[in-house]
Amino acid sequence: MASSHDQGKPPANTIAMLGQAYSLLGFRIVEGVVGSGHPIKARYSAVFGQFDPGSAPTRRATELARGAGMSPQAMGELLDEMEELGYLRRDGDPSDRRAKLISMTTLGTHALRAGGQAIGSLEAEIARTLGDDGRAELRRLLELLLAEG
Amino acid sequence: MASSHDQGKPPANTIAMLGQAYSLLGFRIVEGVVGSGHPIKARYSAVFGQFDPGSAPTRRATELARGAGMSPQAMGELLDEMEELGYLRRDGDPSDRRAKLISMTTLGTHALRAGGQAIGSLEAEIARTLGDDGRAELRRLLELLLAEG
DNA sequence: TAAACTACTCAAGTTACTTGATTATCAAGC
DNA sequence: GCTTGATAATCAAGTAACTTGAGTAGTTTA
Repeated sequence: MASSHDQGKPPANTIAMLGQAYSLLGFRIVEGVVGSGHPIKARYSAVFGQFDPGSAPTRRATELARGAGMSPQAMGELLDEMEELGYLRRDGDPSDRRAKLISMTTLGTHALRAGGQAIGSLEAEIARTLGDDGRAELRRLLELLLAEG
Repeated sequence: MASSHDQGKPPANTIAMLGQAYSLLGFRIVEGVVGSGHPIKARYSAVFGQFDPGSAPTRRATELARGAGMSPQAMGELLDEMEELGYLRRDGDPSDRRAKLISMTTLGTHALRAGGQAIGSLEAEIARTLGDDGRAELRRLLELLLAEG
């Protein structure tokens, strides 16, 4: 796997190109959210990414851990940190007293919205660079690749 | 940035799709090389990636560090590990006695070749999934994105 | 209602970095 | 020809983001 700084000169392999593009754009999402006043880290996306507008308002910690592909312990620590910063809240689950329900605070919702905007403007930039059909074609090809995996 | 296990259900954003595709395929390069008997780690690509067939036979450690976007100390440790495994050799640079010249051993060259084959068969698989022009189009779009960054 | 399983948390260990400091060597200026 | 400042590598200590192992509280099952 190529690092974020392999300055590819020769025709790099497709996988390295994917990595470079991801790294480039991924950092800019974080930058965008940080720029709007939220001291987030890249890894918070493991949580924020599971609270898209469409998703359930509360999730269990273990469910979040599974969804992010990490251990419950690692997720617990991540949730500690985000709770400390005021982005989310842990409440006991009345239906199962072992469990805690995680929900976004108002601040968390603001950060989530800032993330959505950062992504939105990067998507617009991609469309400016590739054209609308270029972007659509890119997404179509990536979907095909991901469906295979 | 999405983790390698965010199981995207809804139409994910393009950046997340790039990340998932990269993670999926990147792991398979490592798997391929490991499968041919080399106990490598993903991070070794920071070095191997700078010894493509076309590149100079020896490089300085600091040059490798810069090329990989990491500190000389981190590169030093990585080189220790790869030297220990027999993939590379450090010789004093006769033209500058502060410096050491890094070169691949025979074993290192074998691993490099195994990497090239793993990448080659993944490229072929991509072409099977997307068609030859799909793959070419993907690469063209990625090049455009990277030229912008 | 005991046995097995699950949710979370505490603790310790690992990996892959970082920054800071030290030594050896080189390159310039005077 | 020597000091002064940069550079190559390395030693050491610290940090971020995980991991596995162990323990407690609560739930489900036979």
